[in-house]
Amino acid sequence: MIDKYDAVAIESKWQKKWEETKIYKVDENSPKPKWYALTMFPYTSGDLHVGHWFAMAPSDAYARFKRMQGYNVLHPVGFDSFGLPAENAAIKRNIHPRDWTLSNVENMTKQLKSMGPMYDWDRVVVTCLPEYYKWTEWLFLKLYEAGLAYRAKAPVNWCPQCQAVLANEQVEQGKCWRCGTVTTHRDLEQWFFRITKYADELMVHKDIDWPERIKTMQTNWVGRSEGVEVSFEIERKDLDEKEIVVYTTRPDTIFGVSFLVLAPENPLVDKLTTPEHRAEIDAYIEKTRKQTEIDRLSTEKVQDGAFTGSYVINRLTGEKVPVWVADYVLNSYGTGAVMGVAAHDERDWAFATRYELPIRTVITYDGYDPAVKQAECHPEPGKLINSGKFNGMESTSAISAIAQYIEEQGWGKRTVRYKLRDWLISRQRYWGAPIPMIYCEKCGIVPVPEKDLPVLLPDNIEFRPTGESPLKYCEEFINTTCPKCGGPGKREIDTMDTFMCSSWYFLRYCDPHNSKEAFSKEQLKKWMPVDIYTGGAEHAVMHLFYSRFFIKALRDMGIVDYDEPFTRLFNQGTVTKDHDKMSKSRGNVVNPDDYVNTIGADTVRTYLMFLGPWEQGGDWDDSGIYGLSRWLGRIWNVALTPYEEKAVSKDAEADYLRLVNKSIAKVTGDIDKLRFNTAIATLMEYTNAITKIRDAGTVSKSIFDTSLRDLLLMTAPLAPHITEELWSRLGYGYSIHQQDWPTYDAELAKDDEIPLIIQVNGKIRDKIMVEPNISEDDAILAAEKSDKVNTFLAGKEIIKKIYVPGKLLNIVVK
RNA sequence: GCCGGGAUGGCGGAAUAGGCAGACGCGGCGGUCUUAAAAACCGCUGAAGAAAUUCGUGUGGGUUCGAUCCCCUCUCCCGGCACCA
Repeated sequence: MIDKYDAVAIESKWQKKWEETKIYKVDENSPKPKWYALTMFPYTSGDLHVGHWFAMAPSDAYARFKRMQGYNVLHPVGFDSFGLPAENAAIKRNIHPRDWTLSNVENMTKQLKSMGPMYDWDRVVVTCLPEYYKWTEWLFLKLYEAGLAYRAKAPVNWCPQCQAVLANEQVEQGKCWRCGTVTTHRDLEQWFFRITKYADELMVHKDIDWPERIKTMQTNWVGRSEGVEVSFEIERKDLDEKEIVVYTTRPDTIFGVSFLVLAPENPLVDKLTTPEHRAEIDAYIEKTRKQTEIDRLSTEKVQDGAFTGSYVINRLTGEKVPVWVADYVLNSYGTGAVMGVAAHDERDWAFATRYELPIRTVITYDGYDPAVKQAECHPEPGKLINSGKFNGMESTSAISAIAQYIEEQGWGKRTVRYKLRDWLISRQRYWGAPIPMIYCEKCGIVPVPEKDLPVLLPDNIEFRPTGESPLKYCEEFINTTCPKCGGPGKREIDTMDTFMCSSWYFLRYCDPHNSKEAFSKEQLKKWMPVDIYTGGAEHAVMHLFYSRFFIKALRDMGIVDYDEPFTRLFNQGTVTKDHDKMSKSRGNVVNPDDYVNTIGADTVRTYLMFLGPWEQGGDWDDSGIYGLSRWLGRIWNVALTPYEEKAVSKDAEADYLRLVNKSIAKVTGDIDKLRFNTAIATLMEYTNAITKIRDAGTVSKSIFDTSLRDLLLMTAPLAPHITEELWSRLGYGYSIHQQDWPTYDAELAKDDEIPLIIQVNGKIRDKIMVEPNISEDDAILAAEKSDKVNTFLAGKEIIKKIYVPGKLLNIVVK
């Protein structure tokens, strides 16, 4: 009598043994080829939820698979642990953010260990510890030295809830990415990283295997556009400014300009406003200032604006056009001024219609009739009219022709614009890496010398948010001496955006204990770039984008010699409950611990992988999980039941070996493609087959034993505990996780007979067993022997026969 | 509005260089075991039909000997972007 499969007992036993014997310790001197399997590290939010498991369990299985395939695998783990959630939670509970965060690290470590992953726990990286953030500060200094970090006053996104600024990437549809509060703008002096320097390079994803979706999102985020800056002469001569420069991608429509529009924040507005229009303009500006980003960007909103009273001259036509102010023009893009061509631009059309500004057609369109007033906007290309010497030209070619003409006349120049803005990294909060900069009255901004790093976060501090950094009130922190002149200096009080910490953690994983450098060149060379990076898609224009920027910057500093950090990117889907996103407010959060503590981690792991394709995610269903538990139970039973040969036959052995070898090929291919669901389906079929063979006893004991061994080996990456237990009970040496992945014999996998499908007029009428390489003539002969087929051929004329070798024969009749 | 992805049994999903639709699992039904139940195991399970057979991969059309797969149309769902001139 075999004992019952007791997952919980087995799992804790092996987790302990793995830790004691350090079988997952990374060997830096291994001669095997390296494989860097990276999973996005978790934020120290408190508890590990089922979403973490969905991210971690399959990636762990894949790393284990690679290890069994002979790679020296680096599959590290760490904790993203600076940032606002920790600070907010600490305020709520009245404890220090450090204590809160570190207790979460401890708790999450325990939870992660219960999953049975192959992490090397000696290489854990925690971003909020000085041994890590010392090097975050160092990287800031390197970027500063390279001219990629600068301080500037600019209108920045402000979250009133978080009491801190946000980078553009962190504002989603006018709301804070973290708390969903509608953001506002503030003019503040802040630190920026010059990510725009790499705009062109960040747009392209050369030689990397990333999902199309993420690449498109990043490319759109950079938002490159080619256009022309054209100047319009200001009619009034009483101003210092003589012209207004606009940016346009449609110079082909320039003969149709009937007004100009300035953004409300454009400094020219004040100067161009005439006394008669002063009151109206001021009222309009005041109104737009009060608007939130949401209102301003709303597509439902009517286009509104106000007339400045001033005019400019369109140099191409010599015409005088009015200058308006409207908030549909953004000051942060282009020149903060656009030309209004109502006939061929939707927004200009709406604006002109509202204020009854002239509409002039300069491109013909379907149904164009000069005698009839244009009834709707036509932005599509066509032939030019009313455009002087460019009349008759196709608008597509007129774009460059007119651009060239403008350049020749000295009225403007062709230029490239991007939507991408520099990355704002200052945060007015406590729980982040200090920005290692000192302000000296005599010397100005002075970087902290490398030898003085890290600038430590003071412990004893009141960190309630006030809109200013809490560090401002910490005398012992703020007061220092200027490294240059030795006089009194004051430290930078803002801390860095947490995305700064997570933009390089994968480099630290390569050399986590280095106390002399952020990482050694040798270790970086050994492991980087990352072979496969798995995680959620929500970081498309944040973390993934910033990390690419970092690598490009480090490359230009000569620190690394490749262009991209992540060779392959894979985004897993999300796990839902009853097809809803899991959330505390819905009360539908699945706690993995409940299942791990009852039916076991192996079941939870395999269930999550069986749920559906990894990239699609899936719906957690309590009853579905027992299917996996049963499957593991069947493996348990088949492995521990003694095998008896009963009626061994060569035919049965050949059939069985065919199935075994086919299965090995299929499972290997599926796991390699991260298709765990079909890999498990195949292993289930394999299990069913081996169970039947055990009962029938029709193969030799050695064939049975080898097939059982292969089943355990292939299941090992997915369910590491039960397979280790069975491996040990069957008398194989410790550990199954240090074995080679099984190989298959293509000869043995070959079929000796295949079903040939016989169709009549494309409908299946019979299936006959034939040898795999049967000729067309023999196939036809065989088909003619089938009564089923003949029924459908009777009295019909055969028109043609289509034969697909090894698959089917289709007889077309009339 | 624009871009991207998707729609297959009661459910999650298999299967596409165009060639057996529904693998595998869940659920359901029936059975074995049991005093009984649970668990476990075995069998059946797309629809209609007594059967032969017919119908069936969101809608309508097309290409083809043959379409879940390719082309066009429409509907719905999910994700992203959204006044970028």
